[in-house]
Amino acid sequence: MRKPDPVLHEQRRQEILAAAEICFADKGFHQTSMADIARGSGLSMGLLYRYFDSKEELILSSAARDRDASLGAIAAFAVSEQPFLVLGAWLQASLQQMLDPAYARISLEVSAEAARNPRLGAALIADDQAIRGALTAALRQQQAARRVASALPADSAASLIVAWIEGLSGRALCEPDLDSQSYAATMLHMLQAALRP
Amino acid sequence: MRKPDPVLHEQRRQEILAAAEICFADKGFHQTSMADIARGSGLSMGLLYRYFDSKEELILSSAARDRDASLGAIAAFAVSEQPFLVLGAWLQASLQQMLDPAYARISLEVSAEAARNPRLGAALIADDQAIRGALTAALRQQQAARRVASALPADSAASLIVAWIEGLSGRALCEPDLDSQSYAATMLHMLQAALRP
Amino acid sequence: MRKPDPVLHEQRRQEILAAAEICFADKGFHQTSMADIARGSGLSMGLLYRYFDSKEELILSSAARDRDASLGAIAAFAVSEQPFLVLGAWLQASLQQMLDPAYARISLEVSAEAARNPRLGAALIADDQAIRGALTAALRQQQAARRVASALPADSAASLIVAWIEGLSGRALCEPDLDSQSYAATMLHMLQAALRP
Amino acid sequence: MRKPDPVLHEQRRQEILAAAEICFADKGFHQTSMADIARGSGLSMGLLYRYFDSKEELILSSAARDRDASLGAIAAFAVSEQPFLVLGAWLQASLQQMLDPAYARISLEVSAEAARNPRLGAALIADDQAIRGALTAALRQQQAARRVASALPADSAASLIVAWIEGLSGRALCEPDLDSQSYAATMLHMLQAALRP
DNA sequence: CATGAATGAGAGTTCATTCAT
DNA sequence: TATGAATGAACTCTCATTCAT
Repeated sequence: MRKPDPVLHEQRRQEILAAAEICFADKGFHQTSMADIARGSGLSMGLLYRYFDSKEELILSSAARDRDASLGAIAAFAVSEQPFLVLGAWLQASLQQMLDPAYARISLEVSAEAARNPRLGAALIADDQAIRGALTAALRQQQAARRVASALPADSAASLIVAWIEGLSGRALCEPDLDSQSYAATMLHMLQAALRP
Repeated sequence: MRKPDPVLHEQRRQEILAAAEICFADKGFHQTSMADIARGSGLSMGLLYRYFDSKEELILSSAARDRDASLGAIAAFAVSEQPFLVLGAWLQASLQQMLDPAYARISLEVSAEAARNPRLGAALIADDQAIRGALTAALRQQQAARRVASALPADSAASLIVAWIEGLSGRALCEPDLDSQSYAATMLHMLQAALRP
Repeated sequence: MRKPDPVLHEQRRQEILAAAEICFADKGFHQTSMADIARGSGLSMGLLYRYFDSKEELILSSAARDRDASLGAIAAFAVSEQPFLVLGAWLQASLQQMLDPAYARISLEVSAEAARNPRLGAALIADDQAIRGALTAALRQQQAARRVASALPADSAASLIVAWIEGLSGRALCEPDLDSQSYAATMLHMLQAALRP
Repeated sequence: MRKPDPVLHEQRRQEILAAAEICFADKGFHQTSMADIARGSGLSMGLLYRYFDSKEELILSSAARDRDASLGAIAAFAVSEQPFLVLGAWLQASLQQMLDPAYARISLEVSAEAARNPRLGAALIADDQAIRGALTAALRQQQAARRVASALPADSAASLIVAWIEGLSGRALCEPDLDSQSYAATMLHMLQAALRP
């Protein structure tokens, strides 16, 4: 008697998701056909639908995968005794990610789709709140320790930091040969200047 | 025989463009059908095609309209004797615009589409260069006058300022009831701190 | 300026409906593809959808067309001073129709589909009630005039008469070379015997 | 090595058939997928195909099961010394069955499918002939005994009785809360009146 | 005996664009 | 100048059947 293998199943899902993300980055969500994704993952279309119920499910899962990665970092940073260091690390990592054109493309694609797909929009808003919440808490902690200017409203500042990082996706696409090292250095420098008491 | 009236023609183009942008913000570029736009602008489909050769033309024109608005502001700012004031004004205006959900949606839609439509991509890159160029020049001028920290690489800083503004579109969508006044204040405050010598 | 022509539009709808009914009788509702119907009516698939929003709409319209024909007869019969004569005529006509294999097939097809399509089911039930109501009233009138056995419950009798007619569709299919004349004669004879006081 | 157990095999077939009929009544033959039936009978799809070669086989078997039930009754009635009583009993049973909405649905589904599936059509026609043949013979016997009007053509009358019963399936669906007792009484009353000399 | 992964053609529906009027 | 009828390929999703395990 054959039994379904959950490990293989999950692995396949990841493969399909990876193939889908390549297509989405390449041609956009609505320009990618399910046949493209099937071809990209080396499966038949029928089989594809055993792993994902619909095309929408693919975008949702892709967003969820991102969220899980981000929330991992955020969790670490929320419980850290030196959140500022963790912030720096997170910033650095996010920045590197955002400046990768392939990632930037998907990020934009997901955002644009979220603007009209209610399910995806809700998922993204929830993720966003979690991240801003953690960031706000960290900033408040630093303010209490007099390492961040007390005059700054922590919540607005957290939002603006998130905005800044997200805004980098546009840079990745408009400046194909940008120097991500010097971007990172300048950005951290500016950010510290903006936050210091 | 009637002569074509270029004024009427241009006016109609603007009306169509306005209708198209509403649709794009609402449903996205690829989810909007030409029939939707025809209905939205009260014209027949045949007539629509006398004003715009294709659907692509509509996105290109929409992007161009934006560029013209932005470049107007930038031009003022490049020749100003007090570019910093103009920067503030431009920032304020851009921020207000970006925080309008409808505009934010279109902005995202255009960016996402530009990531794979070469014509639109090229147009956007050119606009982007013009804006960054002007901003870089203005920053250099301020550095010479010792009103901006000399240590900052002007070009990276200009890019990052643009990124920051563009990143606000995500905020408009994730935080539907944000207070744009306090955002603007905090952002200007942080930016001045980041730039000052 | 071209204007849409409602007459042509309605005529086309009827043509499409006729083609669809041929296909439905031939292969059944779910075995008929929209491409079949398009081919049958000499139109492209896109055009088909300008006249009917969906495949379901085709079955609904087909049922509605039938209903309109039936209700016409019923209306006459409800207001007649000699409803028994009109009943005879209606019976005769229905019987002829039901014994036509093509009609019988569609009739069965529609009934089977109505058993699970709620919209169609509701439409059919409403039509059915109208017909039974008229029949019941006519029977009651005849009972008052002592031309129909008073002991018969008029509503059950009306239902059973309808059932009898509908049951003929099975005969049309199981007895391909039946003699509809002699069927009609026997049936009327039996019915009169069953109803007479 | 285990020997195949014919009893278990037959029992399983019946279980599958029961599950299939529930699905067919629910969603119709063509809307029911083999996966639905497998799920409904708690078996895997592979196993399903060990008991039935194809989906068509399921409808054929379902029709055959019905036929066997009916022919049992008919056989009793053909050899009875009091066929009229048996007719009454058979009528009563058939009527109860037909007025059950679930049965009515399957009955319609099978009839509609038989109209275009030649194998099923042939099977149904054969069953139908057997039943009408037995009924005709019984009526002739009664006519010889002067208990049925001699003027009635026995074959047409037999056909019409079958039609009447089959027509009840429509009633079951159009009159969800019908009173089957009073239907049965009225129908038997009408039928006796129609047949009596 | 039993499983469920795998196939791929075909379903209903939409849409950018053209063109006879 | 203005209309909207017309096209047909492309889309997402389904399913009867097979077969390696």
